[in-house]
Formats: sequence, structure tokens, C-alpha cells
Amino acid sequence: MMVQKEDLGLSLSLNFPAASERNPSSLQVNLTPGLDSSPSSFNILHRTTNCSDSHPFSNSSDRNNVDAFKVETRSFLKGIDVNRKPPTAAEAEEEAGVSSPNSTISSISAKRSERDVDHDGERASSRGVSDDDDGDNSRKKLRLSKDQSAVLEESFKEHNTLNPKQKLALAKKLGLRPRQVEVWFQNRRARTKLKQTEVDCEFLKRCYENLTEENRRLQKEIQELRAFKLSPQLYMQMAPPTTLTMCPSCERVAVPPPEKPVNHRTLPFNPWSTPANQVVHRHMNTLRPRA
DNA sequence: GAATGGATCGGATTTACGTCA
DNA sequence: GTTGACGTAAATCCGATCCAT
Repeated sequence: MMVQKEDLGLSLSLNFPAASERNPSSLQVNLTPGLDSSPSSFNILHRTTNCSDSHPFSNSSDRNNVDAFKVETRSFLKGIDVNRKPPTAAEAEEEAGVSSPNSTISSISAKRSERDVDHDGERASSRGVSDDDDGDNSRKKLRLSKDQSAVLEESFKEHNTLNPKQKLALAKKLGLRPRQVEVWFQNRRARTKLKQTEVDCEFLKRCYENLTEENRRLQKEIQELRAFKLSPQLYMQMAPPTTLTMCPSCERVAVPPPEKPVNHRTLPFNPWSTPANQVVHRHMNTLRPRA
């Protein structure tokens, strides 16, 4: 069964909190109309390249979440449409035996075979010839069922990497090989990253456009100020510049007094400085010429 | 024919273990 | 017997790619 794109749960975001306040409409891309977009939803940029950093079982709350999730999904997974014959008891035992990467040599060598060769020696699952063998060796693409995809998505939201235990549990639950689960997570990470890159690119493009426009505006203002230097009388009739003024004595941004032209040097607005309307600068009064 | 997504491949990195001086 | 350096194997990840649907 084909899984719709909307079901994929791709929720992309840009980690620019300050920027998002300034331009909230440009930062959130939620591709998950059908799924919960609660605050606990997965943040793509919170990825790690080292499993030990964000190990899903590294704290008890994650462990509890996973356990709760297991209980939650167990019921409807019974009788799920699987793409392969369920593992035999021996296979399951073998899989369980290789779950720990820190296990002994013998178990390691057993695990090694998982990547390249199927358990009974035939080529890995991906080709899928074991189930409906049509004779030829062409790669037969299996399609995960909707339920399988949903469970994998839910699991991915919890943690975008799997430890061997989780991988085995998930594989067992879904009736897939651990390698298939592993591959699914790898592809999911790769494609999520790709989407995120696209979003980042779009955001940077918009940043560039905004800065270009800002630069144009400031250049124009410079020209106006130069004109003022040449003919102050003309400048008096112009609209006040939008730049902020700075007190020469303490070098703090100040709101210019409305009644008289300001005698302070002007500085370009710094978007990272304290907003002008938050600066109370009473010291300015003392700078005015006395009547 | 393009898009999607499962699978494969090759390389890099990490970790555990064995060997040897 | 202990220790540190070194080599090796296995596991895992990622990026690129293939290819069936």
C-alpha cells in the first residue's frame, strides 16, 4: 500500500529563534498535516552523529516513552501484513544474540553477516526474492505497509537513531529484518536532512534579499546625510532619518528629542543591539543648550 | 518521465579485543 | 603480572547511487 507524502511526518524547522520572532512566517515548515505537531515533535536539527550523545535509552524518560510506545502499538500490529516470513525461533535467538555490539567475537561475526547475506545464506532481503520468487534475480522492491511506516515514523519521532536493542524490537514488532529497520532509519535521516537543507537554503535566500534591501535603504540614507552636510537648510525640510542617534558622551542609543534637530552623530541601526524603544535615556536632556 | 522510497555500496569512524614488546 | 602501542574485526553511520513502484 502506498503511503502518502503527507503521512511522512516531516516537520522541518530552522534554529533561528531570534529570527523567527522577527519573521515568524518564514521559519516553520510543517509537512505533517495529519500528525500531531505538538511541541514534543521531532526537531530535525537536534540530530547527532554520535549515538552515545543522544542514546535513546540514555535516560529513563526516553526508556519509558519507548516502553509506552511498545504497549501502544502492540495491539494493532498483530496480524500486520509482513513482507517476509516471520523469523524462526532459531533466527530470533540468533538475532537476540547479536544485539550487543560489545558482545563476544562469535556473536559479532554472526552479526556481520546481517548486512551482506541473509540468515539462510541468500542475498539480503532487499531483493525480496525469497517471498515471491519469480525466478529472476532482479531487485524486487518491497513496500512497507501503511501500519509499518506509521510505526517507524512514530519511532523516528522518539529518536532518530536506534540502538541494537531497539532495532531488534522494532524489527520483531513489524515483522521485518533488523537490517530493514536500520536501512529505513538511515534513509529517513538522509531524506530529512535533505529537506532541512532545502528549508535552510530558502531561509538564507530570504535573508539575503532582506539584507540587500536594508543595504539599499542605508545607502540612500547616507546620500541624504551627505546632502544635509552640503545644505543643512534643505535637510531641515526632509523627513527625519530612521537611524538612531547616539549620545556622544556615553555612547548609548537614544531617542532624539522631537522638537529640535539632534546634535548627535548618527550611527546605523544595529539589529543585535538593545531595541531603541527599550532604552530610556534621560541623560539627553542635560545635553540640550540652556535657554 | 518524474517522484518516491527501499536497498546497496564504499568510505569513515568508533569500539572491543588480541598480540607483543 | 601490568601497561601501552598497535593491528584487526565488527558495527554503525553517512553520502551517493541504483532501481522498482
